[in-house]
Amino acid sequence: MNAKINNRRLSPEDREQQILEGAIRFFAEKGFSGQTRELALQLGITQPLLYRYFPTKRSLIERVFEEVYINKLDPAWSAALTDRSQSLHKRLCAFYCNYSEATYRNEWIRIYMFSALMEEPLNKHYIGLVEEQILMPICIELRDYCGLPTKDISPISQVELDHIWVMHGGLFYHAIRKHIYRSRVSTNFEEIVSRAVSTMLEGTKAAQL
Amino acid sequence: MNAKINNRRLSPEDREQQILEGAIRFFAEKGFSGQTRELALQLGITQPLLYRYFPTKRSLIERVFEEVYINKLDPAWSAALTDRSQSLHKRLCAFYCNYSEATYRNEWIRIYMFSALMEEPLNKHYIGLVEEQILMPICIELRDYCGLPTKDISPISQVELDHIWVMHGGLFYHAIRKHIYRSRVSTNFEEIVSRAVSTMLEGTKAAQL
DNA sequence: ACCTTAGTTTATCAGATGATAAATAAAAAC
DNA sequence: GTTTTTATTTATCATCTGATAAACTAAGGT
Repeated sequence: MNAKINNRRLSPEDREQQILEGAIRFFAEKGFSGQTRELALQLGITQPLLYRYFPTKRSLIERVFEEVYINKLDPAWSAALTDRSQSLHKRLCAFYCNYSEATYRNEWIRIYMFSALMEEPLNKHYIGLVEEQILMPICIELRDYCGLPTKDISPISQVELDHIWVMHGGLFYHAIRKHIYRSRVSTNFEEIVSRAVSTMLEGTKAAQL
Repeated sequence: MNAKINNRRLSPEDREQQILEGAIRFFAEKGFSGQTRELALQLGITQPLLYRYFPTKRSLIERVFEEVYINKLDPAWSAALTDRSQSLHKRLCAFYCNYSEATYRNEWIRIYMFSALMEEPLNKHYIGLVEEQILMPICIELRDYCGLPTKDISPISQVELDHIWVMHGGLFYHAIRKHIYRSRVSTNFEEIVSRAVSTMLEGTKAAQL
């Protein structure tokens, strides 16, 4: 990216990109009821120029969703979750460090929550992916870790899934506290992850769940 | 409450209460950018009538905050948390069942999240109460449970607090999934609480955190 | 240098939205 | 039964807001 873009008369590609990036920042802060005039002001352009690049406000919002959500779940991470040559603790820590770096970001978290409150279908779709590609694999590995029967013997139950959701949600909630509540939180997220993973693994085994 | 209120010409007290309750339902659903005309329509009254009872939209929103937030943390619950005549597991389960019944409700959760995204000061205040009246006591009890030094010897650290935040947030996240994401979740929340508490207690002890 | 192209701005519209004032009508007071 | 009071509605305002059209201007081609 250019350090200082001359904001006057950009190429269509650059302008569109600039608007999109500005819109992500803007809507993450104000929510999607934020006004196009204020967005334009923040971008240093006039409001009608937005409409040369995006036919409606809604279409801009949908590009924001695309930009923010697309390709945030790397299939390699789920693959690594099931690689039993590594300890499960190590795999889970590595996963949550990667995952959090991609998604526990100010703009991602806030836009995610705004869109969920608006009942954007995107949210349900994303939750489906998380359960399928992350939580289910973890449940299966946890069964193995605790010496419990495989999913072929008895399928993963809703309660097992929700049990893992507590850890997953607890870590996600750290990002909510940071970026939505804007609370002071531990800067050392890796330590929080390591503790949460250890606790979940040892606790689940010890409590014989 | 009357089962079916005659909506025509109510006493000022009844009308104000009706508007307030309707506003809670309405803003919980649409967020605070929801429009007064739509609220009035939903209440079966005309929009200017709102302004007889609340001078501005903002003042109505502030009444909604009051109504939703006030007196939701019963001091008796925190007191019960430190009653060592009961097992810590039992105390925590009892606490989270009480707490969730008061706060993990559709309107509470959604208004809470909308207000947090708007950076209402209320949110920061509430988080302070939670840390002080709920999480700190739990940290202290957990130290005792794990045979670790009391807070007089070494004060509760941010990492310890964040460790408990993972469980607390994980349970709260269950309500987010239910009321904000509107996902299908376990109906038996008590079981989820019991598992989360057991896992946290046994895991923290076993992992020697 | 001139002309053409196209990125940007100025001016403006139509409908939405918070809020107010006057008119109406139901209940209370007498 | 008439008058007074007041809860409610109708009508309306000013501003905001998404969107459009025309004017302007910087850059590239000739």
